Amino acid sequence: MGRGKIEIKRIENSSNRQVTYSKRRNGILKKAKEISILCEARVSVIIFATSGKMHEFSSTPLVDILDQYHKLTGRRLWDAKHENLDNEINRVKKDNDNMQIELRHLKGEDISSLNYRELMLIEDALENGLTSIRDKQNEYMRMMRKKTQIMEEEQDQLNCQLRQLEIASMNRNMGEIGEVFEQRGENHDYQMPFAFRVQPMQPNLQERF
Amino acid sequence: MGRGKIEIKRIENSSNRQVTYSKRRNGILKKAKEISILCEARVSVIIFATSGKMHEFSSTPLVDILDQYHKLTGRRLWDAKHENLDNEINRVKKDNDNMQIELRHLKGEDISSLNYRELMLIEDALENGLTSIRDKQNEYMRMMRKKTQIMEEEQDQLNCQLRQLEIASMNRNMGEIGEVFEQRGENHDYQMPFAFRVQPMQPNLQERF
DNA sequence: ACCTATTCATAATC
DNA sequence: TGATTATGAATAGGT
Repeated sequence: MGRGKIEIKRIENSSNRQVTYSKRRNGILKKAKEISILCEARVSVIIFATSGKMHEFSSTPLVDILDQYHKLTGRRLWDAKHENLDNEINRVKKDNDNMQIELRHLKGEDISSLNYRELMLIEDALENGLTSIRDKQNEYMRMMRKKTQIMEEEQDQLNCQLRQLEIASMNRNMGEIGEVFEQRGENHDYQMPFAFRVQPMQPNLQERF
Repeated sequence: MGRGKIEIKRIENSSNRQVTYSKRRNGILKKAKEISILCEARVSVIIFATSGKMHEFSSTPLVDILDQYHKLTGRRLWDAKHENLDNEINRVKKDNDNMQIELRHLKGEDISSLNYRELMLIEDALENGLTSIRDKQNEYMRMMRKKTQIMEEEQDQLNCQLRQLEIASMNRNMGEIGEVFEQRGENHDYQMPFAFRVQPMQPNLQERF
């Protein structure tokens, strides 16, 4: 039905295929709806395009239809699925057990039954692990030290700037007040009695690791 | 399509309804098959007549289509058992992942993202493990030493017995042959030229560990 | 998305 | 049921 007859085989032209799909899909869904109304049939249609997009029509909830399907066919739709899942669970659980054992061994638990050779393998693994971990820790420490060093330098600089500001401000105040206070020559290192000093909060931070 | 247009509503005449049902049902199944071939769609059609008789078409096994349906919609069509299995598998897989991560960490892998505190915890675990393992190894060594010691003592004893047997046998032979060989007093430590001596196969076994 | 020539599905009838 | 056929529906190809 159309401008020409077509053979029922995969439509090679992708865009034609797409158009035909959408038209025929609507046709089927419409007819499914119609038969369910005209004849009081329970119908379920599920269509997936190759793209993965889905369209469906269900005259009654799909679950009910599948229920009826079960009762009628006796075919256990899920049995195969269940078996697969069971197998997977067993496989994963086995993995789990093995890993658990390995973990316990690495933690020094349940090792009574091990022979000497096995103990040595575990010892090697632990030593390797320790080496890696300590390498990483050392790396951290180096980073920390560098960081604190930079911070200290920055603080020193800030201290220095602050002191200069204090002095400048003091000079200005003295100028305003006149000669109440005697200006002490060119000594800019003069310490204000109430000056705030920026100090590292944790001067020995790098020592704490 | 037909000798006259019909309204889409329940067909009251039961036999008409039955006929229409059968015709349209075939039509739908045919079209479902066609679209699945023409457009590579995955289609499932399930139809129940009011009588309870079922007809279906599935381009691929129904279970697969329902599986896809489940994945896409998240709506559950599964029975309780299936859901339990799904849950269990997820749970077990999660366990698996966690253990895998822990194992990797203990082996010093994938530790770049860890902070210092986490590294320390792992280090502690490794050290504890090593302690346990080495305790066990020491225990083994003690056992080994004790064992070899006992074996040595037994071998000494055997050696001693064997030697006595040799001498006894020699005395007997001499007795038979007459006085060909002069008996050397009471010297039981006399060494037979061809006497077999039992010796530990690995005299220094305890040193090899 | 719309149009239309053509094929197809099917309602009515036997 | 099954076959026939007039008719409406669906749709292939084109725009």
